[in-house]
Amino acid sequence: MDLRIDPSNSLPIYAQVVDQVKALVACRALRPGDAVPSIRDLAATLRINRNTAAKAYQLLEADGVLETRQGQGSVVAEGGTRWSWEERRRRLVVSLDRTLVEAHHLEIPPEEVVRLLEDRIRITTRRPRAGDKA
Amino acid sequence: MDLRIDPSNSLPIYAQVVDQVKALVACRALRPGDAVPSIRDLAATLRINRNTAAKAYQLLEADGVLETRQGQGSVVAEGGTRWSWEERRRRLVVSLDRTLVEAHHLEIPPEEVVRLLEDRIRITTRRPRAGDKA
Amino acid sequence: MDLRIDPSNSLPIYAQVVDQVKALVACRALRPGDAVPSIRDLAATLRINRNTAAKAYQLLEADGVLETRQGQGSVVAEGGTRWSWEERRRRLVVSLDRTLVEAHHLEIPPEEVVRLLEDRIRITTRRPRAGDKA
Amino acid sequence: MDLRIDPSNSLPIYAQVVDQVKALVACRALRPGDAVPSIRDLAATLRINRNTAAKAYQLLEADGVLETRQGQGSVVAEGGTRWSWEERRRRLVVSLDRTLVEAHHLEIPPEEVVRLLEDRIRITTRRPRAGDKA
DNA sequence: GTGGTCTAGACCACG
DNA sequence: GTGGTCTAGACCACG
Repeated sequence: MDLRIDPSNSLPIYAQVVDQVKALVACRALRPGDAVPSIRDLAATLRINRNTAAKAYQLLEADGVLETRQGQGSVVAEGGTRWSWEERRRRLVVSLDRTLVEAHHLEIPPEEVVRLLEDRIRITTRRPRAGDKA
Repeated sequence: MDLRIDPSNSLPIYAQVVDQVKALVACRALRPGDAVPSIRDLAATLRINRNTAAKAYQLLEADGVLETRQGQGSVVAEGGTRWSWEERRRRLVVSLDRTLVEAHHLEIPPEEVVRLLEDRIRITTRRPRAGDKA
Repeated sequence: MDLRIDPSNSLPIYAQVVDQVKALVACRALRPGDAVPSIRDLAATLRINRNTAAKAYQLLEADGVLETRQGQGSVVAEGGTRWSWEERRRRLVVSLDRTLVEAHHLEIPPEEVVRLLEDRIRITTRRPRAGDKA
Repeated sequence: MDLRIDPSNSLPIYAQVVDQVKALVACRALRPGDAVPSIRDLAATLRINRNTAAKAYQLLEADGVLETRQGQGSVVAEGGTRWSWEERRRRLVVSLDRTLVEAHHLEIPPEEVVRLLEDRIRITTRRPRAGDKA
């Protein structure tokens, strides 16, 4: 699992880990059932404190992204969101609105935002091949 | 300028001000050249610390959203983004990718994300009419 | 806020705090909007580490029981659960089944469990009086 | 004896075994005098560590659920709780109160809790018939 | 080996 | 003043 901590990033270290793991899961570089490094290994690799690594994993578990098994490390969880459809929609709309505000300040017109979104979908959800799990 | 501070929001107050001013500019409730309240007035209206209001304005200026003319208060800056098209595109893609990662974890399929984005564009870019509150 | 840590309890300290605060909210000894002690105060009073107290408050916030405001301590949150009705029902059934298993081992018949439950409801949801918020 | 270990459950394996055996006894799928597998067999079947299985049986014995006769394996103990009525009532009330606290936070009203409890009693105390799997 | 808890103590952001 | 982050390091539970 290839993570990079940027100490100049104002985002806390544990949040950088959380975001990057979520991104790896979202782009299917990590799939349900895949093992992730132990907290100790991750901490050593990233040269961060064990507690910081543990906090990231705990948040990922609370978010349903990882599952931790009895002294056997963590794996990527199966899906199955715990939120109502309304709640999920509400959360995504917050994210979309934030993006639209940014687009306006970047002077990128709405149609172009839609076009770029479709681009990114095409790029990030790349074709599963034979043998890949859907 | 109608801003609302949510004390239970984990986002710092100054950042809430920044985001909301940007949103008002983005939805054209505030337009280039429009005056915004003085730091002192804003602090009094929102009942926040004057330093907090000052920090927000300072960030908005750094972002090119406001312009402060010595002793004459601040106004919404003319557009004229300072970044290249490539840089602007790059920044929006970061935001879109973040949204797509979230959509994946919320188990909202890409087509639905596009549909919701188009919804939000329709809703948020509706031209404010005379009498509308900012 | 009167909490008691039992060092001989196998439940971690932070979880004892969480449970007791939840109980105080459930029996309306703490109501939405009420302030709770600062993390530093709580830690000093209970003679536990600040980090341990912070962890308890963070979990309570994640659970929607507390809201933390900008450097101004925490207050009891307004209601508004974030889970679907199915999820909420599922969680309560887990708790009820656990109770029924325990009742069986205590050789307390089901009808008596229902009777005791009704007793506890009567005792713990004591009459709101005029002026009390519903 | 049909037990299922869920490795993603945060409850330790030995506790899962304890809870499930208690549940089987509670729903009368296991009755006083019934033999349970040896520690060695249980460990092999569930593919868990032999020490883990031993710890579960030891706790079940301490709780008066199993009885081990030297060299003859373990059987489900006769009822005959060792506690006074007051003590047994006190323990169940702890469990009921915990459930009521949870119901409050799930915003499930007390009457609904009673209704759900009655449902669960109806469902869980249905007498197992010949041919039913334990 | 694995993760979880707790402490002591530093330092920072916010207001 | 408030809470949040991070480290170093100890000790424990689980298997």
